[in-house]
Amino acid sequence: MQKGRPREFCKEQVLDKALHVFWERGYEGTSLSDLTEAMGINRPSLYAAFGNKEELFRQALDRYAEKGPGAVYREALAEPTAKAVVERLLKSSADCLTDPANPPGCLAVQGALSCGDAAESIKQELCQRRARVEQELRLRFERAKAEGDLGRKSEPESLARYVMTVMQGMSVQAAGGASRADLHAVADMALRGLAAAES
Amino acid sequence: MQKGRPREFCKEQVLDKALHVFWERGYEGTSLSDLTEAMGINRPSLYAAFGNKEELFRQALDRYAEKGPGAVYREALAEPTAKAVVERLLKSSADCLTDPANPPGCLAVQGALSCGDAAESIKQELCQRRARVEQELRLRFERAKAEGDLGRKSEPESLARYVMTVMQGMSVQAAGGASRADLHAVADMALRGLAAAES
DNA sequence: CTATATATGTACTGAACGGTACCGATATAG
DNA sequence: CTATATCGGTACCGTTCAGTACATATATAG
Repeated sequence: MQKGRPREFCKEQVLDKALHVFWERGYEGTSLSDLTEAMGINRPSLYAAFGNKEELFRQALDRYAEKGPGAVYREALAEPTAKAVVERLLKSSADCLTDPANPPGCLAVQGALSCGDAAESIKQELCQRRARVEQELRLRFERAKAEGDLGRKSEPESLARYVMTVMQGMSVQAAGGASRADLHAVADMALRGLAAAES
Repeated sequence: MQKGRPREFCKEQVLDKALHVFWERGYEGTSLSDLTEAMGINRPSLYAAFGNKEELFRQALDRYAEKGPGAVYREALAEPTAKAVVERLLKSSADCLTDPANPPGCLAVQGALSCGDAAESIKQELCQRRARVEQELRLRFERAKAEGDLGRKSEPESLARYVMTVMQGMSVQAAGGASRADLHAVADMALRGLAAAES
């Protein structure tokens, strides 16, 4: 057992609260007072448990990527065909981005799309995460091409970038108030276009 | 002639400087010190000429919409066919969003995608502007449908939302460092999909 | 000229920011 | 029990924020 006085809150639980605030207001738009209020702990406890605002954001982002929408995206990549991957990806995105339990949109997009100097490294981190997802998608399409699942003329890199672009656009739409049905219509249209272009 | 001491700077010129800063750092990420430094004027001059930070942003946004990328978008709407409109829109977006003379991305997207309470009304304003553009695009497609330029089964509303989604996604891509060629590839893929789905 | 009106520059305001020193409380280790 | 280590709460730190008071400078109106 650990020495000292035990912590009186559940770290994961308050981290989820912090995630929710960052998701809603972005990194710069979130103040420490917003965080402590939502998390139900006071400032020194936050610093003791999570380091500082930036480290807290990174931990919230990790949680977002592991337990949140990131998990859904990993499931999509496991679909057996490229077409199924894209369909699952776009459909799940439409659901995720408009899940009433969460703020609308995607943390990796709206967490710090543009910002002042203080948040620059957070912005970079989010860019890298988005780029990593795009690359994993590209690798998945390259595999599909090698397996004959995608045509010989297909371009995995462009395809991955295109799908990411649609998803990121959907995230902006969601942040702007688009409904779940709206986003599903967008996903359907993108899928129809891809299917038609492929044939 | 006007009484009093004349202003020593060109209002439009320093407004362009402010626009550039807001474009790069977003509304919340931009401080008054950033603004005065870039504009080359001091604080009271800024307040005398533009009101306050929020009004300055709105004036910069108006300028963005009139003289900047907004003008390009209006030209696109004037193309004779729906297909030409979309093509021009996506191609111009690819160019605009990566114009080396400007910060990458779109002010209406990254100006305040998510934010704290203080910037809430700015966020709303940007949402409305994006929605207005989408509606104008929808109206253009409805006209095209009425003219027989678009098929009877086409859905102007979904089409407009889809094109906006791709453009907004391209804006996120640009903010993340995508090159002009990258975005043109995205535009081409979207156009191919639309053409194929239409036929 | 004087009177008036507007612009500029310095230096400031109160509030909010992120972050911390410090002390009392509460656990384990021996 | 005492010693030690961590937690929680108050009250604070220096800095930066958006916004402004005020004195000075420079124009026009008469």
